[in-house]
Amino acid sequence: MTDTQALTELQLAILHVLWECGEATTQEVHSAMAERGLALTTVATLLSRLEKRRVLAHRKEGRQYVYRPLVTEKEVRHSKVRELTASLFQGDPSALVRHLVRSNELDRGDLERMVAMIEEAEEGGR
Amino acid sequence: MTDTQALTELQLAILHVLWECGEATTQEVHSAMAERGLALTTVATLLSRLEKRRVLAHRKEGRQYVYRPLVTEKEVRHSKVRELTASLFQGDPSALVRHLVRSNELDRGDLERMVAMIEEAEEGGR
DNA sequence: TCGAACGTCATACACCTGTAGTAGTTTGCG
DNA sequence: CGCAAACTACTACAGGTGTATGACGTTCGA
Repeated sequence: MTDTQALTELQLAILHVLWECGEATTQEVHSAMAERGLALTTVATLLSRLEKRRVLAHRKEGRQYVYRPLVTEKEVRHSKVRELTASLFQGDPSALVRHLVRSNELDRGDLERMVAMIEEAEEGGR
Repeated sequence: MTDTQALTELQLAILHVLWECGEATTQEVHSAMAERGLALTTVATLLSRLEKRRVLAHRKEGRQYVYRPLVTEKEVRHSKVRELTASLFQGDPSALVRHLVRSNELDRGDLERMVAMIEEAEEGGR
């Protein structure tokens, strides 16, 4: 089971690097996450664990490993959003939107763009 | 640190029972989650761990414990949504909405209700 | 009043995560 | 050719989760 939704924040941070770069060596991932202050070996451990879980794969280039993601950001977004919707919004995505709209975290511009998106979806949705 | 967002699916399931009932005994929680087939003692363990983390509290009623939640569903929703937004949508809640709108998980009625909500928010938001 | 039933607590254990040190391998440079 | 540097693999450990057993205390019925 790939169980995409069981990815932690840290694991996602690694995936983000890979999604951005397409692929990256351990060192590259490490320095891309420099702000976290993890040891290089820690990053290496995390990468190999993710590979074991089939979230990543690597090829060897010279003496180093080049990792690439096996899951897309879109897939992870879907399963994470679905998980959240299921666990806290009775499985109703529109309840999540309602939460957002009422949370005061969206400014006027956001709201207007959303209306535009929705209208577009209504058209496009045929 | 209460760290509300670190609640797992199972822990949330327990909280749901408590949110619905207001408060509940170990047995009540257990039978409300009967579909999971957990042993009663397992539920008891989970409850006491959550209490240790200050997510729940209990009082004694006769020989049994009556648990009640110390966090509201609203609080948990907020922190979980915020966490998701931060980790997969660059911290931009409207990107999450965009995802939802484009995910084909909302039907026409949902979309229309959303527009209504948004317009209301625009007014109410002053 | 005494034991059975009920209920909680302590304990246990396997597995995952976050974190990292160390050992072992490869390789390029002098 | 040999060594230091660069890398990865192995190992470790504490803390959390999921799961459950067994010990211990309480209480109700006979």
